[in-house]
Amino acid sequence: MDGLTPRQQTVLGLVVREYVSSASPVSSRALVGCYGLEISTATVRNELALLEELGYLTHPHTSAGRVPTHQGYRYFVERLLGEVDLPLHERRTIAHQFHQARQDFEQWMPLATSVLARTARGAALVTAPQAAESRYKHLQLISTQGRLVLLILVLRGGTVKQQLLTLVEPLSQEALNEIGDRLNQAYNGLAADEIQARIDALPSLEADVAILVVDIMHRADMHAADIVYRDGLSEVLQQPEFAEGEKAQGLVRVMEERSFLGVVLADALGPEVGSVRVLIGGEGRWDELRACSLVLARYGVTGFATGALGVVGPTRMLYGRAISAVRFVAGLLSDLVYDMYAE
Amino acid sequence: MDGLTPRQQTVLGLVVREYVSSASPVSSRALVGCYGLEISTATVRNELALLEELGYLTHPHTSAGRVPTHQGYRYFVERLLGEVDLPLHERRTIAHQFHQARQDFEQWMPLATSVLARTARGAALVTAPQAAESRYKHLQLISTQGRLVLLILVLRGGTVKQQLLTLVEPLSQEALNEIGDRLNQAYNGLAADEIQARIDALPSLEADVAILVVDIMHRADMHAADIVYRDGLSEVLQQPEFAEGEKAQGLVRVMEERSFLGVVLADALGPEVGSVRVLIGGEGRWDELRACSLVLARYGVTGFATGALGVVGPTRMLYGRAISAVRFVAGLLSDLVYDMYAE
DNA sequence: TTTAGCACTCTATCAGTGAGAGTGCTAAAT
DNA sequence: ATTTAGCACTCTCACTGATAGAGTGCTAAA
Repeated sequence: MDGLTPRQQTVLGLVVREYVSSASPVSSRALVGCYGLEISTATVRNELALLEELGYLTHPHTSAGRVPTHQGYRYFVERLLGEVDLPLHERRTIAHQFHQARQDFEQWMPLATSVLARTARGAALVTAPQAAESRYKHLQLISTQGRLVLLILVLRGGTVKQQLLTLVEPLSQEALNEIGDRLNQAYNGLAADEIQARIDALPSLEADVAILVVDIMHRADMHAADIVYRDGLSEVLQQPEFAEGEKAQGLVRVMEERSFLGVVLADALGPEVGSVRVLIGGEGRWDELRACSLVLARYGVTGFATGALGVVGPTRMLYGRAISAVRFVAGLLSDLVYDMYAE
Repeated sequence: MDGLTPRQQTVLGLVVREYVSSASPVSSRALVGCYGLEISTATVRNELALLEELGYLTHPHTSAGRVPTHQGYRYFVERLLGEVDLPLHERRTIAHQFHQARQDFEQWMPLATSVLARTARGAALVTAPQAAESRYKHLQLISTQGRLVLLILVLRGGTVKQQLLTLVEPLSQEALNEIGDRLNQAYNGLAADEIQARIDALPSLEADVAILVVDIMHRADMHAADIVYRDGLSEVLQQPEFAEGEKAQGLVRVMEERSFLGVVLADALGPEVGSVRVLIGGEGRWDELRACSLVLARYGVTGFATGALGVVGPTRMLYGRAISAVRFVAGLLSDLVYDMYAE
């Protein structure tokens, strides 16, 4: 027993479903009429009043229907939704799209974001996978002009970093290749700190490059989560709760501000790949998100590389779809990351 | 003589400036009161009526002040604005930020976008520089696990493309290096078509890789402009013209939709790096942009690599700031591109 | 050509009203 | 003890005048 009778659960569930689909407060009549309940409107009203007293519903005003509270949504998500999944044909379509893009590395994130947005019918956010700890894989120095050199650093897991480098004096491409080869042999598979510890043993030019490499790797460890892919914002703004410019603006600001997203993702998700988390109305911690819900998950392989992804929508969102879409896409991305890291 | 007396020009200029800053229709009194004109409101009214007849101003309704028409803005931008430039201290600050990020290749675009948005007080769009024709610079094959290989292709100008590749049978990293070296020697500096023409001479494995390389280069030529950096959308949505959700949504959709932006940029700018273009109210061609103006420029080095950048705002935007900001940032980016391509 | 003065028009705002929706309560029915 | 019918009550929403204010356009004088 969890405090609600089965009938109360039914009623609460119906209120949530109806409100999600209609976007306007639901009356006792609407519940009985549309869902074929075997009880009268008066009985429903009694239940509604009780659910309101328990904090699951509210009243915009006396003569309006009921609207779920955050607590109501939470109960719905945790106890009434059950295990949901996308219909098979949608899963097939999505899996097919991912399969097609399998080789095309650079398409993964945009694809995942766009698929997530369209499937969950919300604004999608996806961060690039970030290695728990960057490990050196390959370095290439490419002479461009004069003393300017393009440094390409490949990290384990396929992350590629580019940086410009100005030499004290010009070097031939062959000389650059030799430096690259030497560093590649010495550093393959090492972490930034391990490289740092071995810099002393090198001649000065190599050491300069190595210092830069360490620097890049540190930066990669710090800032990978800053790259956030977004899509589907305009769809969410169509929802009536964002009809006023003010509300819309809040949402756009949240979606635009990198730092904020980073904080929320880190805070809500923790470092492990795990199940889907649902944040309703900012959970009291993020005021900017009071009108929004987030469905988040971490994908990847714990301990190797992970990223976060999620869907943003109004609190009145299709939780079932969003949760199953997030879970499904997270699974697909995890597979891709697994392929890249398993070695 | 261009049809307007000096006084009419003054009045039109003041109406535009006042409307841009106040966002509400400008009355004859406001003009005389705030700008110390030496003429009476009645005279101003006569001039306003005339300007309206000529199509530079409109009336929302009888008892409202004047609002510039698209034609009015255009006249303002082309004949009244004169040569504008950012104040020295702002130019210094921006140049400094770019100088700091000089080495950090990956920061260029985000930095340019953010600077542009903040300086021009609008939503900024920047596309990555795209080479007129991709030229092969360096290939690296990196073994990840089993038959899976990460192919890293560096093009002239510093563009890096990644792709996964599944071999028929596993190969050692040394074998992969050899393939890479051979292709690097054979193809350095060639364009996709030239590589295509030389594939026959290769053993099958190399040929497979080369085919993939050609494919990637073709894709790079086609789709580089798809990558659009955005920033500052939320600032624009604060403007009163986007207070209604409907209008805001239109703008967001325009900003989100890649294809649309590509079309507008290509259509409005053409392929050469040149001066700043101002599109007012969609110029009749793009209905979605009726309430917006764009200030656009192409940056880079014509014939080698160019990209586009621009500012989106309401028609009632700070044209002076936007134009000078776009010009200045375009110049800085052009310098960076020049450094990368001069060889 | 410019200006003062005034009538005129249109909007934005406010209070008031009536219809409609939906509840909450009470008393009867099950 | 629970459910239900009936009804009074409350609140919103949409509509209606009415009014004040802003700003113009016109006319006639400077």
